[in-house]
Amino acid sequence: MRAQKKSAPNNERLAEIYRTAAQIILRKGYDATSVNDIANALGMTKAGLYHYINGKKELLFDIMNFGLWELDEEVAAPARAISDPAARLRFLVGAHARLVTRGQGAITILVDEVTALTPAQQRKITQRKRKYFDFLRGTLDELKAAGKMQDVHTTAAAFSLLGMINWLSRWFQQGGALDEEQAAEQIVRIALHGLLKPAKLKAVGSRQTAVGS
Amino acid sequence: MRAQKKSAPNNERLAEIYRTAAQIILRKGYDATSVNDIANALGMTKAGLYHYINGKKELLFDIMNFGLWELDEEVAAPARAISDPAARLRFLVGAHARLVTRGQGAITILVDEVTALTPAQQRKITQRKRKYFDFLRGTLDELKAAGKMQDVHTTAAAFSLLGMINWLSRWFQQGGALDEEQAAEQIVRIALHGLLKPAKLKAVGSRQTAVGS
DNA sequence: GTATAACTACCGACCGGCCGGTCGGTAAAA
DNA sequence: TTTTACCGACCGGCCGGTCGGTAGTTATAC
Repeated sequence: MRAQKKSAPNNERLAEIYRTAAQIILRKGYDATSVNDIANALGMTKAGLYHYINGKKELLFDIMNFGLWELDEEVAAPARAISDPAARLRFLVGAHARLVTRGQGAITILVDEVTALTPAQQRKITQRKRKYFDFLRGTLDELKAAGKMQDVHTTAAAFSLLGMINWLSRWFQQGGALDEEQAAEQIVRIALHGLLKPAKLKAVGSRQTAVGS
Repeated sequence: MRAQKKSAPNNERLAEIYRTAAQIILRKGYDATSVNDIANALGMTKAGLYHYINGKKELLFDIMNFGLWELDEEVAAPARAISDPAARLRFLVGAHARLVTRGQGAITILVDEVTALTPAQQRKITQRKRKYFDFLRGTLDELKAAGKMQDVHTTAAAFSLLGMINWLSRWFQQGGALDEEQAAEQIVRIALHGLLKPAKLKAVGSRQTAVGS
């Protein structure tokens, strides 16, 4: 049997289809996006597009898996190699945020549309998301065990992290006051140190450089 | 003999329609929700529902305005009465988060679906959202001017706050490990103090002043 | 006190249109 | 000759929305 689904030779065009579809769906939402919309954006007809895909749901499913694969490749996998939990957390947040601001990887956000999938597809996606979430929370647990964390619930903290990061896709825009790197750095700072200066303490040694405002 | 039910004038029923519709739309998304879905959930037919509403879009618009009104009543208005910016920020975050966890107010999240509206409606909603956002960021600006804030961009910070709070609706569930109040308190802590303990210094006495309400 | 007009709260049946999806091609490349 | 990459035409179904009712509840008129 030949690999029919995994990695086909017509990879190039298929990847372009995923990327284009992801952008449109990200902007308009899955249900509001018709297969025609996607086909037109690619300069083809709906029937032509169906040469590549097996259905609207399956397209969404594939895109989500692609997004999660990207997340694993660029964020989770490198993070696993970092043994210090504080450094790992910093990397996780920064790299994930960068993946979102860099736009292309905004695909990850599509994970929101999980309800549009069949139950079986939903289960698979949820499982993969869960694995990433557990990794993130595990890092927080390590930090807590080492006495390096504030007194907060690690599950709530992990979700809050994801909330901040995922929300980036709604407000970040190319050419705005912050570039991709700066925006990601802001998220890291807010997540790790919060908004307020620690109680009565002043300057802990080195002043950080401002980004703006 | 079962006139137990109060005669519901127009407003009562309309409010019920808004509440029911909001819950369904929140769960399934605007486009995936048909007018029939909403009507059935209310125990009527689509034609019957159209006796109360002028169209699907207008229903969404009304619900959004209701959500924003709630946000203003329960969060922004009381916050305006707090002069100390740190106390005000703490209240804003906590009250807004509580509005989300208490579920009913989750309506606010519908603001996401803004793209489904007509341009004119969109403008109005965006304007109201903008007003709230400016108030939030303004509080951060005050804090910064007073030297009480970490070195972060206030716009990015305000959006991150909203991200954390709005994300609550996706993971918080009644009967989970955290109750409504606890979840909101976690958000406040993470937002204000971050995840990591401040650098190398510890214990500055036990100043855990609980400002605000 | 009753006739009746006016109004409220719905419903069944229906409409045009777009949706996801199919099918039988075709034209060029391999 | 087969395969690849597409297209035009078409389909059943559900969508938002309309319309002409109707049963029940007041409001008014005598």
